[in-house]
Amino acid sequence: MQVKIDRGAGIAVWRQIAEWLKAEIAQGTFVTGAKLPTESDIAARFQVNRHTVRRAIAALTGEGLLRADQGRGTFVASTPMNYPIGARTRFSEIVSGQDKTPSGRMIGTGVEDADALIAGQLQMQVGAPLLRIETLRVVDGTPVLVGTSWFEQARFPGLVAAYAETGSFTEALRLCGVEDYSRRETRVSAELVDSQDIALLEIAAGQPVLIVESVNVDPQDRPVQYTRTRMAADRIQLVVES
Amino acid sequence: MQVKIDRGAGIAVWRQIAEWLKAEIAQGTFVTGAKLPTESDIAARFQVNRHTVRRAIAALTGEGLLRADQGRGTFVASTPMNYPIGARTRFSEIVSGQDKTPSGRMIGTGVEDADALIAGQLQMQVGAPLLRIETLRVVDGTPVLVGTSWFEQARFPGLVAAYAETGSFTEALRLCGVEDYSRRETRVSAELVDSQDIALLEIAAGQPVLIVESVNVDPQDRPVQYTRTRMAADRIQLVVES
DNA sequence: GGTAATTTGTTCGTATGTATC
DNA sequence: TGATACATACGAACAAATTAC
Repeated sequence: MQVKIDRGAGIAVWRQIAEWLKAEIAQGTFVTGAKLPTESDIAARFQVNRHTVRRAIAALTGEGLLRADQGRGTFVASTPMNYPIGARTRFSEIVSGQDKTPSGRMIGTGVEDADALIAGQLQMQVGAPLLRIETLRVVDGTPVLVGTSWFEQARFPGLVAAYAETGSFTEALRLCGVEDYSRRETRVSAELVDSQDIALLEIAAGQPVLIVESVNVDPQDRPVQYTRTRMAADRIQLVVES
Repeated sequence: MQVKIDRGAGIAVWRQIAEWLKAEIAQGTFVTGAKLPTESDIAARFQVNRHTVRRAIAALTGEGLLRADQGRGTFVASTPMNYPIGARTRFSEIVSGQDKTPSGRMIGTGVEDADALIAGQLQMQVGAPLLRIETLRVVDGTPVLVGTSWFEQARFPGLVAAYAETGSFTEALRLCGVEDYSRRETRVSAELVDSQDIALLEIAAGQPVLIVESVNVDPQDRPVQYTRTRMAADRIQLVVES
């Protein structure tokens, strides 16, 4: 691709090279795991010093896009996974559809009283008992999201056991009499990762996470599940089709 | 609302109070600008020491949700604004629909050559000239998002002038012959705010921003506009209906 | 298995452009 | 205008890790 470096144009040379690299990766020239040209080759290609290339690579390493191994080379660390959001958002289907291997495990359950926020979302009484299930979702061995889901306990007494057995909310809810469900509303925000999720998601303190809150409803449009998901922002990209 | 404090349950009391406050604000009990009960009243309500309440308020102040003024009281600083995402996403319509006052200003324009990423999104040749327009959008006096939009220059030579005059992409594109447009795809991720946007969005370094990338298409489904928006994560919440 | 070649990492120094007071 | 600080860019040499032969 023909890209020239604009000197004295108000944009630092190292930044222009970083942008070029980013565009090449986004365009698919370098896929996840691919080895980049050596620093010297890139420097020769743009007729700049190797330090300048190193600065560009350092910037993208900081973003988690590249990984440089001494003696081996520089590699594309992670093209963020696309995560479409729609009425039929199902983690395992999304991941399998992108030639990746999904897995997950339940990391905790509990019973608690509904606060105003969750009671409103699930259309139940404040203070009524709730089931809480926390799950960690992993793609190709890398943790990508942690989800906390709440259900009305009175309606799904056997849900925790069913989920523990099947490992799938879709299956567990079917065993509890919910034939199908769909996503009604999704709210997206961003926060800094908290200390618990640092360990679970294996990301550094001070990095951002996407917060996705959603409500699933049964075919009668009755709320079934309220979920708050924290996603490693450097490993996932939400896609909203419209 | 009946909420009890669970002592010795692994969750610090101050955190439980902070969560309660957050839920009340999210639920709408306290709207933006509302004065909270005094620290003493909250302390009495939960039968905890005032220091415990202060710790909860300090945590939410750090998140930018509350603002405590000595001698006056504690106030809700910012209920995050809802920002629906769909085919007809228009900033001013969204803001006006929530009883808030939108404004904005153009903070820069330029001409640059299309890199691989943007050329692909706009279906044009790499290296062809692009118009770039940067805008700052403000709600009730508070900056909420910065957007950078790119257009094919050959197709819309008079766009910058039209936008400067009308202050609206919808109007400016109409003057350039695009009767209507709709949003085709929206990609959402999160990053840490960069040094430029710190000043524009008036947020602290190290805070997260939502990155929203979108493509607008004309009625013939031809790409017209590619936009990359950075939103202050503590002031906005994306809502995806499905 | 040993050695040379390759590639990234580190540390000097020098020069220039830019922003601020 | 000058002084100062800081970021940017280049150059040379060497260290450390990995790979290839």
